[in-house]
Amino acid sequence: MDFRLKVFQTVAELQSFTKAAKMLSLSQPAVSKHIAELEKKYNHSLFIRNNGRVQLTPEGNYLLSKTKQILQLFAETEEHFFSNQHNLPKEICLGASSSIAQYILPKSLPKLKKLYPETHFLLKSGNTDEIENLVIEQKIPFGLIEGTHRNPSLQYERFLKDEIVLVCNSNTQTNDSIKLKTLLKLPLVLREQGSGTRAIIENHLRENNIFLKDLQVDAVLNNSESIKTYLNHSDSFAFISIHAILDDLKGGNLKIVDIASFSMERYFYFTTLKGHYSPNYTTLKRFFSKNI
Amino acid sequence: MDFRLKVFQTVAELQSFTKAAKMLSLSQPAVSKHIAELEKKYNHSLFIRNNGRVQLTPEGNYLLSKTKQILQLFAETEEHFFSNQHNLPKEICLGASSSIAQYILPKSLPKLKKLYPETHFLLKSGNTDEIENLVIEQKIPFGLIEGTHRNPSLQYERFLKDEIVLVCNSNTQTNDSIKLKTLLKLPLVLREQGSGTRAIIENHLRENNIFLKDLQVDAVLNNSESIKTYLNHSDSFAFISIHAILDDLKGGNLKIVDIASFSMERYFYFTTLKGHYSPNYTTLKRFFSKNI
DNA sequence: TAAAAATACTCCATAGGTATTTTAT
DNA sequence: ATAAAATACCTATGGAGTATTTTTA
Repeated sequence: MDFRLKVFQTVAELQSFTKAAKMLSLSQPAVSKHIAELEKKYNHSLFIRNNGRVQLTPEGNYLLSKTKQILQLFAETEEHFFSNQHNLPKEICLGASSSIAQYILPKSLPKLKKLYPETHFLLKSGNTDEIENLVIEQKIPFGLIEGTHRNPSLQYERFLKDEIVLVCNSNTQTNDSIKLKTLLKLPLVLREQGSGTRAIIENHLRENNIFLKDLQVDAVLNNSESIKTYLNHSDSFAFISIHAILDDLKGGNLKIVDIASFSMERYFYFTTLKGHYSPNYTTLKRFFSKNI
Repeated sequence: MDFRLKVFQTVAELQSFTKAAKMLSLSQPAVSKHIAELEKKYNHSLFIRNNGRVQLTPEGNYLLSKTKQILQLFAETEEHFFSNQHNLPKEICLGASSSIAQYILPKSLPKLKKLYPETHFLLKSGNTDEIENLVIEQKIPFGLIEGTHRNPSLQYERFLKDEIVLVCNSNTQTNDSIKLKTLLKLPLVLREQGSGTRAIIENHLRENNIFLKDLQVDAVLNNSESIKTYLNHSDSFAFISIHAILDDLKGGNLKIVDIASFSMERYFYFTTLKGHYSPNYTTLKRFFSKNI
């Protein structure tokens, strides 16, 4: 039941059964069934499924609020049993690449601080390369990065699935779904070179014989927040992590534009020096795996 | 998961796997497995199982507090979806036999009032016979009674399992488990004639060729609270609903004395006039089935 | 030695999968 | 026409049972 609610929450946030399925590493029918079971159990429709997007009904909204409270209690419970409460040092330095530092960590850091009130958390952010270097230089005990296994002196462990989606502001004139070739004609905003997000985009496009130099790049900005602001004031498009725009989807500022037969999935990883498994690492890895 | 927590809560309250199994209409191994799964999941012992009783560990206590919060949220959610919020009249008169009126209803009436703030709830209590008569005379829409199907003009529906147990104050000198014959030598306190509880006791003892007139009856009191008070100030014993002593078990005032090869189970019932299924009845029946 | 809890097994419901159809844009 | 959601159907795990053993008072 708690997992079923997790599925429900994910669908509600992503406004899509398929995206939720990917995020949770389930099949789409499995997600459909979870929602159907909830609707049967509570005898109410939770989503309206007609206008292209999947949207919460008022009853769905009510269930979402309860769901958040329930899952919060489950998370606290888990945390209680697995945290040794006192085994974190006075100061812990967390390193995270920029998307994670901006959109993933801020949501769970308050919980972490509540659990370890004695510990001071210092958050360093940078692009993936920079964070990996800090780990190698042992400036930070581990890093949270996007992108994938590249450095032979580091080990990597998945902790969260992500998807890079094409977005624009919700007033921008466009089809809900476009062909990949259409991309060449759209005004785009990109992240700077060295960014993990940019690398993923570059790779996926190259596999489809599209190269960054062929795109109409209006601007290159070095963080997602800048990109979002830019989008809100222009008719440009941008590739951006779905985690970065969850709130904007709900708020209705931005919208996702699907691209036919094209999707860019990736994982976020923990990375440490090879063979380094400190208790702090284990504790924090478990915390972040459960509380995001 | 929610049901597993329900099982855990029941075991914690009854301090017994076997009693919890009976209460939940499960087998004892099923209960064992639920607890074992929780202990595995959270990687801590939840109960100490050596001193005759089953007692919560500190970790178990923590889980119990979280469990109560979680189950409360689930109950609220259920209630939201099934109550039509406005379909109860200004005033509803509830009739319940005394054990139920004293120990079961007070725990959930506040919730009920919160859900239907516009409705005034009037609680009438009496012994089972009196409540049944009120239903027949249509003074109350339905009754909550102990005992079982007797009146041909009424229909009955189970809503809660109960067990009558032998108790004494925790300082009284006695074995944790006695033989049925020993009962004849113990000083006892009984409920008055006409009480549902007394009838059940009489029946079960008769099946074992023991009759009330053979017992050493110190006193006859007309409600459970009086009996508990009496027990606290004497070395007498009494048969009493397990629901009536949950708090005293936790508080350590009273203790249960098992009787070898002897147990008295019963159900609490909703009763209405035959064929009477009003929406109010349905709403309240569902509420009480879920919120106790 | 007896009752409670744990263990060993069997069975079935349900959560999960893949393949396919339906629906909606 | 295409992608998302629903449906159909199959499989496997886990929750429930009964029978039995182990433990402990």
